[in-house]
Amino acid sequence: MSDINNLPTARKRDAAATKDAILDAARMVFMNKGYDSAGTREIADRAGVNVALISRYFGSKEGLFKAAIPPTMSMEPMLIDDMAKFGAHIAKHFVHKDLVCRFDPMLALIRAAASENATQILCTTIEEQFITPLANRLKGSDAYERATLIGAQLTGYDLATRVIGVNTSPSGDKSKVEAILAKVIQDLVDG
Amino acid sequence: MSDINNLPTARKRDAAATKDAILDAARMVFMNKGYDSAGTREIADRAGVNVALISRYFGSKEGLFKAAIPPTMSMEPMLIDDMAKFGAHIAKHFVHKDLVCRFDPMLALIRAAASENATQILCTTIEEQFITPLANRLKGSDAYERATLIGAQLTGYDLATRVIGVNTSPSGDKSKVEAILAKVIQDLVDG
DNA sequence: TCGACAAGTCAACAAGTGATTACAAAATAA
DNA sequence: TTATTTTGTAATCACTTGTTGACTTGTCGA
Repeated sequence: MSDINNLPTARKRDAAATKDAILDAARMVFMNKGYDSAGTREIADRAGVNVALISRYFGSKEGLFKAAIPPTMSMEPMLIDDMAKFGAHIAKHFVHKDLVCRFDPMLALIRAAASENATQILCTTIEEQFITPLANRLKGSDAYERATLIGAQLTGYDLATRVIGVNTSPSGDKSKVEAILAKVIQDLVDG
Repeated sequence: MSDINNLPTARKRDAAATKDAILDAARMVFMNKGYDSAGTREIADRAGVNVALISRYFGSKEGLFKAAIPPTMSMEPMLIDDMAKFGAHIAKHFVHKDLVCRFDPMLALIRAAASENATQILCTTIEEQFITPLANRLKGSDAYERATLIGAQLTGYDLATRVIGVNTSPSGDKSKVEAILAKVIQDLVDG
């Protein structure tokens, strides 16, 4: 239960709510630490719950990962109607990302990349939810290849800026990177 | 010592050679598993050497990582004289990468992304060895930003193809991706 | 009110981690 | 030969890991 301290507010004895709390905590910890480095005890603590409940409700750490990550990997929200503005839209989205607290599938993916366990689980998901839907929106030839490279550009950007900690714009003006990124992506969209 | 089995051939009693063998093994294991998931015992086995020697020669796992990875992170070999052909050059390099055995700094970087320990060590290195030298070669404005995005594109490509296992060219024809990637990179080079 | 059952906690497990040690064996150099 | 360096063995340390079985506690219907 929540002590003197922070996040998890007191819950009634509600198995469904507890499961959700565990899933939320799992998403955050998996995103920030990757699969291997994420500890069940940390997840449980964050959810304000005892470790044993993870085993009870999800069978294992792997079961928890399967339950927590894949459904949230969708890229659909990023797809807009007017693909002529896709580059600008997506660049803005990525460059001005809110770094705190919100679960980010991209980051989760990158952080999970060290674990064979996790990548196998993510492999099909990323293709189904990420690349294919985007490729279906692209006109012209080699749509699949272009969609892959768009994903690669965005993932790489996240990896550089949010994981490695590279400062993309030493001048402090993010609009430059945003503009360049927008153009690169849009060029890939237009083919 | 090497048994009936594989890789490490018998070595004379040469401390320097043994250190190198450990370093080589470390590079491979760190690249394939990431920092956290790499075990010292596995590294020692792969080097055909006892675990205790890692402590003796490098002090700790972290010491071993520092000794093994950063000096190999250089991007210099990828930089060519004629930057007008940089896109084509780099695309070919990445698309037709030899997947087996050779140590790949990019892959090591991606795999290390899950570990805070490793990323801190890599953070400065990646900027000094990877982005800055490339930016210095770029003419025009926003060179640094463009260099970062080039790195991001390439890293993302590796992440997608070699870690996640996305098939970039279902048709089997790699030349398409290569061409698109070349164009994207070259556009970033030209500004 | 009271029991039954679900929800949640607790303590301990077995296995594995990285680091370090003392000691023996082997190879090399003097 | 002897002396020295290099390596292997094996054990220990203090920890962390995921998981489990037995326990307690809350909640709700009869």
